Amino acid sequence: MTVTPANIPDKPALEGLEAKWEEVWEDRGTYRFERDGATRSDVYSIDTPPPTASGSLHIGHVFSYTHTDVVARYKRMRGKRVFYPMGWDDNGLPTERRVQNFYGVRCDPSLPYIENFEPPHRGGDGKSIKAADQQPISRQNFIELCLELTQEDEKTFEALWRQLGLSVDWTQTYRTIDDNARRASQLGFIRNIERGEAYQDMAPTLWDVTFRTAVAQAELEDRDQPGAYHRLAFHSEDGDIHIETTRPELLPACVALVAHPDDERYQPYFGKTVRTPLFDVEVPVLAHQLAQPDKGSGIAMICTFGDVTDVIWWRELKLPNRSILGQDGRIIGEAPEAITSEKGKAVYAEMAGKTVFSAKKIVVDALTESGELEGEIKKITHPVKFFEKGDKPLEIVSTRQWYVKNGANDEALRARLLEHGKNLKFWPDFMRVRYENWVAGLSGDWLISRQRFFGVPIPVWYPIDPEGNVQYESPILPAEDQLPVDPSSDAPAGYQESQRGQAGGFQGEVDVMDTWMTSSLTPQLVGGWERDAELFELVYPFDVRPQGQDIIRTWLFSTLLRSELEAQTLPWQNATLSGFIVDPDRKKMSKSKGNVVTPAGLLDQHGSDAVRYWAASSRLGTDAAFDPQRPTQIKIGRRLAIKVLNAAKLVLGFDAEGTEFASITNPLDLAMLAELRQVVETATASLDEYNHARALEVTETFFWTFCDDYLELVKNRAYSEADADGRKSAVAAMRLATSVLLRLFAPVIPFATEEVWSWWQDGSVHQAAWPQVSELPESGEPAVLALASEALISIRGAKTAEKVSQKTPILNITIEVPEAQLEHLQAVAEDLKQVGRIEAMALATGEAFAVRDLELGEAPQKQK
RNA sequence: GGGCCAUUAGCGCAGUGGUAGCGCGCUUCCUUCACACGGAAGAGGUCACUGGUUCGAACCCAGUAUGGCCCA
Repeated sequence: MTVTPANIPDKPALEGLEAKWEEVWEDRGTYRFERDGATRSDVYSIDTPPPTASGSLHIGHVFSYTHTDVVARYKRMRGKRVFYPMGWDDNGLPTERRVQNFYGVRCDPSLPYIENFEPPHRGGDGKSIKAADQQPISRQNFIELCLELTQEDEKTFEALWRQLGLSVDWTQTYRTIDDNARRASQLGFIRNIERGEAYQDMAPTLWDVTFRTAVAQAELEDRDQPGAYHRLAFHSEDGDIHIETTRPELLPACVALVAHPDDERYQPYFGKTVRTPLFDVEVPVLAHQLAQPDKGSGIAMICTFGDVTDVIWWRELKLPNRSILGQDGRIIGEAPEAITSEKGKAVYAEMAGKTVFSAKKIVVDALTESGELEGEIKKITHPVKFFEKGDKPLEIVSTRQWYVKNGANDEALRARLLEHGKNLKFWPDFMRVRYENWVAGLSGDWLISRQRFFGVPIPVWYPIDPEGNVQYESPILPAEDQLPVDPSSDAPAGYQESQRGQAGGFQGEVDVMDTWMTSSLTPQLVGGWERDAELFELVYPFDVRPQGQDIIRTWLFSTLLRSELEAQTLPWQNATLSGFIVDPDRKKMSKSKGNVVTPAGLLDQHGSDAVRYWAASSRLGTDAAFDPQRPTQIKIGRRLAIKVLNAAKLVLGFDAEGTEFASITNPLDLAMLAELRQVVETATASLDEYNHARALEVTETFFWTFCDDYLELVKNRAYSEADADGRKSAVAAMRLATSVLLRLFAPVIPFATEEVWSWWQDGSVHQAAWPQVSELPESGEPAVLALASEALISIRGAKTAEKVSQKTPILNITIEVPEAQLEHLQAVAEDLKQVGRIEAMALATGEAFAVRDLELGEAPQKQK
């Protein structure tokens, strides 16, 4: 054992430890992934969730990332080479907005790429720049600006993670919009097409008829518009049903009537059919929760498509598509096949080619004439969806979209996905049900087209035939070595850019992919799939995927799907699900509720170890209540970290000269270490089951007894000059226990443990071996420590009951124990006498533990 | 409406068949040479409810209630 170290501070403190050790770890490469000479079994690989770059981190991130870091640190100490990268999700609308305002630009995918582009602003004043004043630029230029801007955010994030003490290998970072990510996403997608897993289909999309563009949900805004209810008569054998609609012109696109399932007025009609006025088409009467009994007559017509609710009904009730609106906002020439009556065809022929406004007038006139328009037309004002930059109401038209198969329409695939779900270890296990429910309930393939500008471009072009028709059914795919491409500014092989949009030329796909098409590839992305085969072999399938329980159906599922499609394997062996943070009213923390707590201040105020302790004391899958006004658990963590410093200072302050493992002979010392064996065993087993909270709890409980009872009991012996063997035994035992305890605590409070480790050991505690029971003597009898604690507590209690100082001497005392424990009591008698300042102590046997004949001496003089 | 989780001391939580536990807070006391960012002692609970299984239930089963999350 090493001798007494000289570099222990007089007053150990937590302040400054984060900055000090983060720098040392970085310099020494403590958490670097060493791949040279590694085999798969040496490696523990973590598929980290990439936080959104332009968002802000909140306390929930700290919570779940700490859980993962505890695992990483544990596995590292178990001798694994931990592959622990960090990514940034810089895809998405928040980034898009910030880039627009920061640089004064907007993305227009129809524009060509400009080399060395210089944006009109850089920095700006942070205020919104009007759309009209923004310079339109190509998507590739836009992406480059995004990469530039998000770099700053990512530095802030990284600094926070470093302060928190995440043992990430910072040489392994990735960004979901960089070349590598776009290449992997596009490559994966091309392989999906080639294997028939990705396909195109027509589907309803929100559409701005002025700009002739699909509009994403994020770009919508509601505006109050004048409208009018028209009361129309649908015909059935049992009489007419009246509906009220603001869109009578969509009557030829009507596919059903719908009412609320609880609405007694219409229950008799459910399952029956009625005939539409004017067009005489037979449509079913259906029930659905979204029908509003108090709106109009309580029953509505479903048209393809009048609004987003129509789309939901159409999809869920599996109705036919009878769209009549073209992308130019006019009624298409061909009537739906369902319209067969002469009169219906005639009315439709009149509407064909007209605008929505004109078509409405034609239908209303015809209905008035036929008597199927009842009563007065009631003028109303109602909210209508607009494109935020548009000036005409959005229509919903059927457009061509890309889909990826997900098992919804492929039972074999669904079965394989369910099988994977059984083989994946979920921690906690009950989370598996969420996955299974989701897969079992899939009703449609994955729509991956997004009519946004900023994202990974869908990497296809379409040939244009000599007549000028776009040949969507035979897309041109890029060669794999061309990737990443942007079809809106790159020409496909064999074509010139000048042929873009020309007959005999090509048209580039302008849509981008759903961000999950990139996020679902994080194992491939960080693992070096199709980029670094050696690395991929070492880390894939990953050991663990940590994530939130709320995104099992999105992130976990889509990642699992992509791995199944690409490699027919699970992407990881374990999925650890952290709970989320709830406020004191048990409401989930979220931006919209305004109850989000940001972590930077907490880390500064309480210290990273304290915050980590709070996180680590919650089990996986369990929500944690957090009250920023009363951060109780954080304060306890802080207390623990300080206690570790101070206890170690005491232990290391004793002269260890000449002590060794064999010096430990005292029964109390052996008992303490025997107890510690149990702790090591339980903590190790718990961490192997991803139960960091249990490991921490058992370690912490031991540690407090170690400090409050054991150290107090042996302190005097450790100072003793008379009892050399006893002194050596105590010092050696204390040091051994301290070494083990530091290592047990290291994953949770990495800063305080590293600080103490540095006082007397070489290297980093975080690269030290996880403690094993074989390090500790096995001959001890734990009951000795328990009995000593009980006696000590009684002695203290007696003094407290008399309201005197613990320094007060005891002149006489008799301690009674059952016969079997007498030997144990004799073994600790001298330590008890010392700590209790007992002058005369008698030991006796009795039925149970008892203290009697206690006689207190004179309390010492109070000092001023 | 469906699924899942939770309900144990004022608060936050542990405890998966054998005498109800921990921490905070609270009360009282102690400035002891590791620690006042400390220490000691103490009070405090029909384990949500109703049935059932069992020699025995906080724990297993059925149902109810309340809260939360996800999905519809």
